Amino acid sequence: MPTRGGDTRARILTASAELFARQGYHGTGLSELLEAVGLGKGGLYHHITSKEQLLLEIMLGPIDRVLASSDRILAGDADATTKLRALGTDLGGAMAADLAAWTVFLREYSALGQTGKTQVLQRRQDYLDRWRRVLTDGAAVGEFRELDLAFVESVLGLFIYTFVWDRDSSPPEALTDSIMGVLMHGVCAPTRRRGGAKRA
Amino acid sequence: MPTRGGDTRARILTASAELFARQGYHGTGLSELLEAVGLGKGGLYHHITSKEQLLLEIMLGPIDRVLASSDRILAGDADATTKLRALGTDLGGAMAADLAAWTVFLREYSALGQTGKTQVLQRRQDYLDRWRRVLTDGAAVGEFRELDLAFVESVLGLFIYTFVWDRDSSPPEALTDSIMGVLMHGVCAPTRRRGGAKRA
DNA sequence: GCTACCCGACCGACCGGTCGGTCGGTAGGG
DNA sequence: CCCTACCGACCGACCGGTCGGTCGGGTAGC
Repeated sequence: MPTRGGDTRARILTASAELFARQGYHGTGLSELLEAVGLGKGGLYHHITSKEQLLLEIMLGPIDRVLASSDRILAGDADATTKLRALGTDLGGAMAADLAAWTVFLREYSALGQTGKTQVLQRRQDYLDRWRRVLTDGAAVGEFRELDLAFVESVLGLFIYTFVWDRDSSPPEALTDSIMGVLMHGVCAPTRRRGGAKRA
Repeated sequence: MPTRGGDTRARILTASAELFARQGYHGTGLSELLEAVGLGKGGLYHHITSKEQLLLEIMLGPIDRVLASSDRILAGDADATTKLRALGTDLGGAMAADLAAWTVFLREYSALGQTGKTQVLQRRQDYLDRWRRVLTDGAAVGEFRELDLAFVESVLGLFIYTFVWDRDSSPPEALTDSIMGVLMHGVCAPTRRRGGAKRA
């Protein structure tokens, strides 16, 4: 069965994402890629232009998807709390659905060339700006505390590390809930002003 | 000035940590290492046994340090809130002091051989167990909420990603405060039961 | 004080192997 | 007859690692 349509390319993308996630970009040789995809060198290079271009494609996929859905979320007229929860649910779902590519996205930034870095960095900033916007909007109307938003830099890391290291023991929804629970309310017991002193 | 004592080895450690952090382990060749350290191949291999062993050493350094200080923190008789804050401050300080090695620790797990993986994994679990213990102890006495602790898997990622991506714009103490603020209290405005409904 | 020797630090040519990538070719459906 | 999909021999560069050797300070013998 020759000519199976354009799905050879998709097979290349998913197989290489998995390999890159497991062994790293530089740690994965063409030969392993070839075996996983079931092609010879010539066949592979018929579909891709270079290994690095392949990496870039793997990394842009997931971020572009959440970027698109975050726009949809921000466009709605829900309150900030609801939007924040939606961002989290969406991000958790996206990671669960495409864990390998996300792992690559988070680990292999430094393996990109200069133009690739610029593109990924731009997407990253755009996406985190969505989170920042919801957070500052929510703070403006009193839904959220006034926050130093430095921690937003790690939202992606926060999610992906939980997913990567805990993947087998909990369903993705539980992981997302765990993360969002802390993000929304922290670990401290609510209200109950303990002692009051303690300062600092 | 020949024979400068054992500091050549230290120079190798810090230089390679920086290189591995910037370009990845597999992305860094011996030749770059050589140039950074200012040695020839023979000289380098006089001090190390293999590149992979060097990687392992870089990765065990930081985790062993916070592991040791976390023991000191847990041994005290402060309340859970204070201990948690101490863990965060200690971790943030350790990362700020040794950012390169921490970056390697978080990114290059997959470049390790089997025995290296086992050692690092063990340390990682030990350390996160300290956090879990403080969290569950605090929950038992009512200082903290009852929590699904899945998110603890990402405490290391949470910190390091903030530090790596935000390193130049804020001092380390501010980053730690930002992270610990969210970790302790979340983003939601305190007390004030807004609407009450909203369920979810 | 001088010589003889030793040893640790370091050098760089060299090893086999693997890297990412190219290219001339071909099978087969339109 | 051409075009898409694919093959695998082959390329030079570079990989991590080894090895025979150099060099200079420390020290023991006299």
